[in-house]
Amino acid sequence: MNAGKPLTIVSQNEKILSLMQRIEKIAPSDSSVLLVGETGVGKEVFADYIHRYSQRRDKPFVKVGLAAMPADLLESELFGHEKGAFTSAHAEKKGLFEIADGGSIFLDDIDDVPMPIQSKLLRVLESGELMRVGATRPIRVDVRLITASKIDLKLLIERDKFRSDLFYRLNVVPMHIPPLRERSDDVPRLMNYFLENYGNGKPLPVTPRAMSALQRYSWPGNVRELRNVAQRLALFAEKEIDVKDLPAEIAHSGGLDVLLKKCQTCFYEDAMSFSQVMACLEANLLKQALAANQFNQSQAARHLKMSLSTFRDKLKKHSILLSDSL
Amino acid sequence: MNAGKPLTIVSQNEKILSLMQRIEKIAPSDSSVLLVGETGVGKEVFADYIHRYSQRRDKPFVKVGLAAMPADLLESELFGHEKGAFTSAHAEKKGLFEIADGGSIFLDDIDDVPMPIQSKLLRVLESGELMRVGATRPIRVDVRLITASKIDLKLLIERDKFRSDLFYRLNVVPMHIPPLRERSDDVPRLMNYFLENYGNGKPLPVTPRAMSALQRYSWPGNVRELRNVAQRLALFAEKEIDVKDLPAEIAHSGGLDVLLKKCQTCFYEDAMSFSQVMACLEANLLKQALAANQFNQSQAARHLKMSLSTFRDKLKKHSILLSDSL
DNA sequence: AGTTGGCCTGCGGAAATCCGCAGATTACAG
DNA sequence: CTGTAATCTGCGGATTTCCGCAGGCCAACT
Repeated sequence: MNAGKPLTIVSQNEKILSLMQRIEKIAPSDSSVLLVGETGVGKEVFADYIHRYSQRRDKPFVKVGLAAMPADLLESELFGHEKGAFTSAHAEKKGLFEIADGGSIFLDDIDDVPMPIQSKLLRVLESGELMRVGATRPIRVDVRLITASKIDLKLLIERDKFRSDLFYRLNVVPMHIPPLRERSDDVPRLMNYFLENYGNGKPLPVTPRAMSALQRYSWPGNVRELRNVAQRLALFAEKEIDVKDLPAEIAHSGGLDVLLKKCQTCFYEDAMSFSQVMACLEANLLKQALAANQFNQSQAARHLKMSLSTFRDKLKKHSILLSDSL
Repeated sequence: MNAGKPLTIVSQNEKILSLMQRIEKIAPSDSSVLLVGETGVGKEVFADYIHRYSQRRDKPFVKVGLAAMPADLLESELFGHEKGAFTSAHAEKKGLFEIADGGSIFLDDIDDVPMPIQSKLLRVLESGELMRVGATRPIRVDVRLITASKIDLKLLIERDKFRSDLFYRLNVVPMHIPPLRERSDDVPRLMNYFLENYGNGKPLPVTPRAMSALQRYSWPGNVRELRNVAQRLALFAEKEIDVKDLPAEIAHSGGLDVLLKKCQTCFYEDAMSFSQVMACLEANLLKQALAANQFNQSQAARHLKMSLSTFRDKLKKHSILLSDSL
């Protein structure tokens, strides 16, 4: 974290650091940027970062989520309309492109844009001008375009759902933001950062066991989910955060959840029998107990509340070798 | 769905229909609205709906996500700044409140707003004017405020993290948007709607089994997650959508996942032994097999690939009664 | 060097599990 | 109503599972 620079991207992951260096290099250039990454990875945060480092930092930065909007509403929203252009157009309206004139515009979920809107976006990019709905004269706009997609747009192009010519103009600078599970090394520092943030500057310590569970979790909701968890922890946790304070799906991320996912293949995909599934579950439970107890069979058996003899009989039954190179 | 009205809220759930009726009633009133609901329920879509039904529909509707922004950046973003107000303020800048003048502004994640920003927001609401950073004269603004929170702000007030006076001004019209899992009856129509949307108007049929799995799933990411799933299905599915086309966590939502969740309580929270956990898993598997086979023991045993005798022995072992009123 | 505690190993007996079988019952088609 | 097929039921034998026990090994302590 650089002193004096307002920075919301907390990371020491080399993929992210490399992204940030690239951003600092291209931000002043005014090139269109396409950010690709899963929901919750922080595409908007990266867009902010780009805008901050651009020459347009003192101009408007308008953000639009494109999903869930019908084409006609979206058109009006982005490009504005003239009075009387349609029944409910009681007055002329500036679109967000006009509002952003001189600055930047961030279009989230570009993969969700209907074809007619794609055409108009292309025109803006090619000619630097737009037509309001119902207008006869174009309006010039000077806007830097930053877009975001949660999937690879090439998939849509292949299926004729996205214009390749528009794609090439958007994709001048492509940037892939990795999901949080691919940079779990950042989980501890992100969690500590948000906890301090929500704790009014007072850091709230996390036990090593809790931090391990947080790091093991797959974070399907990415950084947004982590931030939400941090917010709740900062509200409800007392002196420090232990495993018992974590949401169930995270606290158990090292437990039967993992176990079950291992056995789903058994039961559904491989159409195994009841006894095979139970055997699979059992074998995995035994292995986990061993690993968790440094391969001390006596401790592992006590952990599972069974006798050492039973434990050993089961290891033999499942041909489980005594090694930490399983 | 009303013909002729642009409507993005697809639902026949009575909670949602009642919300929509309430919105249509209060939208013209210019009152501040506070939307509360989990991430992904579509708070922004409801905000759009409110703006559409207001007298300000032809004025700007600016949306801001407040999370993940440091206070000083956010302040500048919302309220603008004067040239020289700070080192990197090379020119004067209009804030988003000014840009939205005459229209509406939507502030998402209001629960994430730092105290200093809360103070300035309160002033805007109380006096109808704001001070740019570094300014000596206030600027009048006429903006309708719609805010969104993913948690109950009263929790923050209790912990002195949110100003109660600001809350009362924001919460003029409170609206709770239920999570998708509380209106699973909408899942089929939402899925069909999005599939048609992404399928260029061509509806893609979903088998009853697949639709059951979709309806059983808990949708932690709410409508956003459902839409993302629909988008992928529309891209990759062939003639119709069956269970095998669904993501693993949805396809299996009726299987071992549920089973495991039942047993998590056993192993972790109740500190049960290995044999107790296995017994718990076993009992639940047997019950599920019975229920899935209309309480026909022979079929259930074949389903589990075990002999009828074994099956019956196990039912006895676990004291499982033969009834569909379990 | 001797003692103590914990772990590992193999073994045997009691209990539990698995499943085939025969007869009774039920549901369905003609 | 009859015949057939499927299901249900109780039982007993073979197999598997559970676990206590005794002896050996190892590390730590006195």
